[in-house]
Amino acid sequence: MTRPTVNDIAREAGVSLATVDRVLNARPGVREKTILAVNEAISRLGYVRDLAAANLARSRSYRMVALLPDGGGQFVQTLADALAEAATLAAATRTELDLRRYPPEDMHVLSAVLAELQPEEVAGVALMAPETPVIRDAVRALRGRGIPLVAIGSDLPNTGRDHFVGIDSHAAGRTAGVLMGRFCRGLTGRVLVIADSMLLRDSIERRRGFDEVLLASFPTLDVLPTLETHGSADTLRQAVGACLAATPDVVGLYLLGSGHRALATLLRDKGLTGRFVVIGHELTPHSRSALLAGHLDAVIAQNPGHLARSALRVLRAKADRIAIDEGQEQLRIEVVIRENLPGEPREERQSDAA
Amino acid sequence: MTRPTVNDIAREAGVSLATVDRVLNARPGVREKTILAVNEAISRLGYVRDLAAANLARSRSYRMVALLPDGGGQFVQTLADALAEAATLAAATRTELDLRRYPPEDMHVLSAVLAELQPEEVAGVALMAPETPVIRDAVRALRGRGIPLVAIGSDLPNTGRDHFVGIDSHAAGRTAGVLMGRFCRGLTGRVLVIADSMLLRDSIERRRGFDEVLLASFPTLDVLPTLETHGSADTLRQAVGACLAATPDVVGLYLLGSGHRALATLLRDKGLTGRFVVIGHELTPHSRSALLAGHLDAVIAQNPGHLARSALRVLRAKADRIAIDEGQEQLRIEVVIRENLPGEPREERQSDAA
DNA sequence: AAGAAAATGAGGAACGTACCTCAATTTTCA
DNA sequence: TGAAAATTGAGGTACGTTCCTCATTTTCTT
Repeated sequence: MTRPTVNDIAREAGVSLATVDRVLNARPGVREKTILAVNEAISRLGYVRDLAAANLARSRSYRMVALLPDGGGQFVQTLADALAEAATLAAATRTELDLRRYPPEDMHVLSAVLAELQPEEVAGVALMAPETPVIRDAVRALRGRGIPLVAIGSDLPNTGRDHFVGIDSHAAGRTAGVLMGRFCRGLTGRVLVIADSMLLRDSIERRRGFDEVLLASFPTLDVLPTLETHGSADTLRQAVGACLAATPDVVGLYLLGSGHRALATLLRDKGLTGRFVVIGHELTPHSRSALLAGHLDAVIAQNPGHLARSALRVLRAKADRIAIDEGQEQLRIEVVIRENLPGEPREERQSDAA
Repeated sequence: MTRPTVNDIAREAGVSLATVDRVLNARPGVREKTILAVNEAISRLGYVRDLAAANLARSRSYRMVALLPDGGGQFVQTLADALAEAATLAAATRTELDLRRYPPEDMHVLSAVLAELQPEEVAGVALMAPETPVIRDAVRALRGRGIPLVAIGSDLPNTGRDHFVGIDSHAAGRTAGVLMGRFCRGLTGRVLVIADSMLLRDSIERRRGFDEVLLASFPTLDVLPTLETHGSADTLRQAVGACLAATPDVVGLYLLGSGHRALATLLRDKGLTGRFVVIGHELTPHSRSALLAGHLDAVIAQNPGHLARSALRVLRAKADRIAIDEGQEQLRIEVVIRENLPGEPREERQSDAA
């Protein structure tokens, strides 16, 4: 009737508790034959290890470290908030998160931070960083010391990171491309692409996906070279203003990175709202209000809450050397327009139980 | 250094462990003053109750019941699968799920099932059902007995259900409307709407949202009366075929409910693929392949995996009389096109730890 | 067949919390 | 002031696991 325990397995398999434990925890000193017998008993009884009890007994606590760039646009801040919130919840399962920021201008600082982390103190690391050689080496060294690392938001494919939590930038760019193409149905003209910097791998991949789709499926649209803003609102205003003045047949704007607020202001001030199809990335307070105000038609986004929770879950699983639930960790490329904009969480009566 | 425990609270507050326990679990027989002292110690130490240990000690197990209609299209099946999978994972936290189907033609059967559930045996119920008077009464009675109930997929707003896990159908319909309108940019013509039955509240609300948007923002599009298929592929073929023959200027098709496979077949057989903008609801194997084959342009969906996990989490929280994490339980209205179609979960090396 | 090596059993302590009983202390109030 | 009532303390057992140690049994080697 009740759930089977390790003792039930022992009885069912005709072995002692100690042996069951050895099998369950892959400890050495058990014959192949006995392992088989125990595993059979396990599946016969439908035993599922009680993780709560297991973790309690291990009295493990998991100290995770998250490293995000300082500054770096509103999305990073949103993600930091999401991580902090996820950490609050994770506290109930003895997982704590040390959320740190690093100066984005000097990767050696980050590298030094990574080099200091020791496996006795840190159970896992979530890292959002560009893949430079310095970082690549630091990550490899970290993993060499046995500390699991997940890349978050932006992948680090050539570092042997244990997992990537985030969406495929190339597919995200393709999605943006299709929406741009379809929203511009029947139009002929140019599409202006605005990026922070084309040195970031995400920007490059998004742009590549976007171009692919427009080239293949929407021949009446012509994509202009990327305008780089380097994160400056002024640069964006000037460059985009100049480009629009010089190019009369612009029909669409594609914002690869941050700059939603600056672009929205520009459009509003020049009375251009609704004149172009505007598509951007990531849902932040700025892009949200741009959507609501009609300065922006669609946003391709990933859910920061999912990102944060997934990162923590994966790190725990890696620390426990447990398989992860692929389905649950698969992040979706979200398409957000004004109509399906997620609201602020609804209010709900709270129980006052402790 | 390490996490504070109940013993630390006792020491810090200068009381015994028993008293701390009484306060923590709201047991009677403690003076107001003492309660205050203990709570102060708790916040001073930043104590967080170890839920794992707590549940272990309580040796509570949660038996949840999920009730879905039998038959009822591919989405219901997908949801059932997702629930079963979520249940497997939830087993690790002593939550088991009894997944049942009921005959959709007679609500009295479902009502009788609900009437039999006793609070000693069932910790919570997840229900997907239309809101008929019979069901309304049964749900009220169930909650009267103290069993939490969440509506899943389709809301039961007038029953006092504890929570609704799913998306807002009206907003989903609006989203479909905007996509239809924008994908048909520059076109003038009619939009054909196909539903299983207009008696279901979801269909009604989707249709209402869809109409609202087209009427307000896309005046060149004209929405035709709903064709009802009653779940039959043949009816769909005939009715849609007839309507297309009789109406030359159809530019869009909107599939409110199930029938993706039948519609895709029809379009393929008649060589009409790509001729209309086609928008539907819910991501199932059929709608997925229709998207891939180009018979379908976009799907408005909710993630069945999230739905299932959220339902189980909320039920557990309700059973524990714990507040739920609104952010995490907020389901998104997803827009799926071919470009952002989630892949089958990637393969990943699995650890062989049990 | 003897000795070495490997496998298994028996038992116990611990993890942090819940929940119980009974005794000791403090407070209340007639 | 004294008895009753309320509050608090002390200590134990339990939950299902992990991870020890040490003794015993089985299997392998030569």
